[in-house]
Amino acid sequence: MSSTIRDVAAFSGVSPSTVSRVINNKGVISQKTQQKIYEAMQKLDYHPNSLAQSFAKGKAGAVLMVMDASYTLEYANTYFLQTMFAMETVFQEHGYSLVISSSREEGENSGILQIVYSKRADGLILPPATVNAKLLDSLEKAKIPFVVLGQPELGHQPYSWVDIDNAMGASQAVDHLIEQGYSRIAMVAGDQKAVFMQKRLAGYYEALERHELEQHKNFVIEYSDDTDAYRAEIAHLLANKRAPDAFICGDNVMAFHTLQAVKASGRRIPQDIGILTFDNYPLAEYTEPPLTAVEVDTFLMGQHAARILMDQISKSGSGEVVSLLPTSLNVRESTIKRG
Amino acid sequence: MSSTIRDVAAFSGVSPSTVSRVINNKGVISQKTQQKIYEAMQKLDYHPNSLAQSFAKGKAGAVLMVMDASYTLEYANTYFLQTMFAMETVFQEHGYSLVISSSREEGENSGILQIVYSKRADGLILPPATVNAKLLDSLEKAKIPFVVLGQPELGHQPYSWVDIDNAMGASQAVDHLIEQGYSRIAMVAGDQKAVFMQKRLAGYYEALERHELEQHKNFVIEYSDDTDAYRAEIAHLLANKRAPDAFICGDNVMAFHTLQAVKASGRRIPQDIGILTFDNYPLAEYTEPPLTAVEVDTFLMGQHAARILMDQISKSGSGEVVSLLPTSLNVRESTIKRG
DNA sequence: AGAAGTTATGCAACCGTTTGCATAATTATT
DNA sequence: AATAATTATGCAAACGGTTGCATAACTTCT
Repeated sequence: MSSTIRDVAAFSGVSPSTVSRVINNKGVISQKTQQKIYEAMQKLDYHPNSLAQSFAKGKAGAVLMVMDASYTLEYANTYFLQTMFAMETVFQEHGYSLVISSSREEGENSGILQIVYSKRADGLILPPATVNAKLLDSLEKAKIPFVVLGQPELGHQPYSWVDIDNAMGASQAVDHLIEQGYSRIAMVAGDQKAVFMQKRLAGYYEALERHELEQHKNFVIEYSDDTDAYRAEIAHLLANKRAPDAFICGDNVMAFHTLQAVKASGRRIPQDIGILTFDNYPLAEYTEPPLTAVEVDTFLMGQHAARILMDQISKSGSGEVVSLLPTSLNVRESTIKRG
Repeated sequence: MSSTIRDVAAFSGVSPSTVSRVINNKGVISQKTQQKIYEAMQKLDYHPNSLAQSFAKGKAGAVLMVMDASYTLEYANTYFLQTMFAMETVFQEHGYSLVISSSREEGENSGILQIVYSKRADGLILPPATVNAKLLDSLEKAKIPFVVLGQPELGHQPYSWVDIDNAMGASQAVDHLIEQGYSRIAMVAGDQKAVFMQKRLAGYYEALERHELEQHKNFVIEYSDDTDAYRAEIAHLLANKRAPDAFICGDNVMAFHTLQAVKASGRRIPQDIGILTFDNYPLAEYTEPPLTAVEVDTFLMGQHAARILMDQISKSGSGEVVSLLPTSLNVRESTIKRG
């Protein structure tokens, strides 16, 4: 068996409490005793049993991160993994470990609740999709702090969340396109049920206004999964005499298909048409030409969320913190009209 | 405070031990008592404190999965995340939770050892890069079972590992190309320091022999990160009168650049030249034309590894299990020479 | 009805740490 | 040198379960 705190105590001729205090840096212990105890720990190859510590302290020493399997396992996961990595780094610095669980059953967060009830986590990182009244209620009762990774719907109950500033991203995108000399900017908007897509569109509108550009209603394009139909739509739009000369696309896949459609119609990118995408997965870098992208700093996002959570755990509670992180533009060939 | 096992015992008029036995399905308990106890648990909203359980049983109830940050955070991570998801599913079924830690410091696995020593995990899932003599030694002493995700070097100490059968993948690839009418098959081999790359090359050779095709030494191409140099090399190769008519590429990035190089040289894909890649990240699907790919069933891999580990944990020890999982071919446009 | 066998429950020690309170040891004060 | 103030340590009871062993409560059998 491995040695316990009592073994160390006996070996160094002190009481277990003293050893405990040394381990936890609590109270005042004389230099001599400390010395003795450290030596004993060395000799006996002692390592605190973290399970026992957690149990005694009533703190799990762990944070649960929930992954929304249906969403996260899509190709979009570069995002999740980097965020996770960033969070793990922060947690580790604070002595917490990171537990992963995936929410499978739609709406029913039984797995999460199980962990909350059984006190296996001191805090939670949640994807927006898992948040519902029942869960919020349980968390409230159990006094478990949590941070949501992604901007929630308007009018949600108050809680902490972190997201990138999608509106700012779109705004930056428009600025850049205009600076490059594009002036008839269209937006492939994606599913407007998702908050982040709404924000992207809103940022686009805001920027147009700021630049005093007219808003053509047919410049906001609804993406369709039916590739052929979508290509036809773009072709039709481009045939128009007042066609757009740039597209901001809501995500990489849309951008890819838009790119194909534009090329198919015979226009050159970036000379005739500029294309710019949100999200910066490898896909964006490897198209022809490579796509300019509104970049999401997933590392920063994870770090931020983790820090907020650590804060709430240590201060046990505290108010709701909301963070919109800045985006940046990764400029590539697809929008370089002028040098 | 939440209720404890003693509260439930008092409420239902039995002893804590009986309640415990009901919770754990241990021993024989009369229908009546069971009934009473279940009701009491309901009424008191009792949930076992999993920390206390773990502590009392001396079992963490958790598995640690280590992510090799330097490697995993590359674009290659679709792999990691799906594997992780698959494993989490298995662990959850067995009542274990999944803890993630990333190995940062090269060679020094202090984080892992910390968790092992402090008894926070009953088993480990490790990337090959973290495995070294010191770690093996510690795990041996602590009697912690582990499974390595990826084939180790030849002559490694015996332990359990899981990987896909990379040689088989290459073999399938050659078969497919030949079936499609390609006959001068080249291989872009990638860094031969990695075992999986060695295997891919070995499978290629094996298949050539099986088909009694000649092995041209200049058909095995060393990939270079210098894009321009690489394109020139491919162009030069293709200019040769005895040029290859198909390329099997060791990974998606190599495949992408090979594709570009071939196109730049004026050859049509798949009519003139076939291109096939290992690994099936989104990148492979979105090239022009889409790439045929040797697919890695990451879900199966995770599931498999997790099951092996669960097995070793429950049987506490057992021998080394080695698994080579079958690959499959995802046929796309880039190799469809005949209908 | 009493013995023997079976089934169901309780007792109490234990898992390894932490921590409030009491007290011993040391140092400062006069 | 005695007393007060301060600093360093020990005691013992938690924390919430689990489990080997003993025993009580039923059944079954003769």
